[in-house]
Amino acid sequence: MGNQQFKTAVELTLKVIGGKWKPVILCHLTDGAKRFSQLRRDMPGITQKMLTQQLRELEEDGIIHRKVYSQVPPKVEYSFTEYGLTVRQLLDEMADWGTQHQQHLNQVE
Amino acid sequence: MGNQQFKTAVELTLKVIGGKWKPVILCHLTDGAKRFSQLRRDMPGITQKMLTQQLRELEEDGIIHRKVYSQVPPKVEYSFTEYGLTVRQLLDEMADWGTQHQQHLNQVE
DNA sequence: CAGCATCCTACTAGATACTG
DNA sequence: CAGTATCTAGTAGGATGCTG
Repeated sequence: MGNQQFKTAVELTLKVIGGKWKPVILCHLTDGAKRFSQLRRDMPGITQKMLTQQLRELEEDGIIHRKVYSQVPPKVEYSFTEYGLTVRQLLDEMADWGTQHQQHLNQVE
Repeated sequence: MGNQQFKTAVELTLKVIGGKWKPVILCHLTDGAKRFSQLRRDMPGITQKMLTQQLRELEEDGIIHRKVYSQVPPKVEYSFTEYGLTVRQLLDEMADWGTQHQQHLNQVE
């Protein structure tokens, strides 16, 4: 415990699915494949730059797949890769803890 | 899925145990209670300001307990609260995923 | 020893304009 | 539609000095 391996493993996980936007993006992709424009509509707070940036990182980490339809106007769809599905379990557990914590906070008040 | 409740729950979780330092601090506290100075030694990269700040936030969120010994020189020990132990499970799972992901990355190379 | 206060920097994120 | 490029603003985090 308290060892280097454990610590860096957690840090790696947070690097891949942590941060301000990635969890939110991944949540919206649990519905299935979505277009870039649809994701923008789903997340009014995010800028197009941030959305692009975060999607690219998730793609590079092998979590999501970017499917480009060669047509005009352009159409790009994002979806979980098979490998990416392994983080959904983790996201669920993080959501569970968050929900319980919210109730915990309500009790304290 | 993709709903507001799920999304905010994950965000709440990351607010409590996410970020650059909190996971690391919590890892080091899995050994048991530790003094402030011990934690500093365990984490050469962290500044005293950051350590104090993050410990305070973890304390406010009920994850850790701050025990002050009224003596000179001062002695302060930090440890998991009973409630805080619920995040250890989650940290373990995050570490598991991170470890698997590391192996996944090695295979790709 | 365990901090607080202050100042400062570097990076993250947002705004805006433009393009295949 | 789905981006890229550039510039700016905000904030997380760091350095330093002081104190009960």
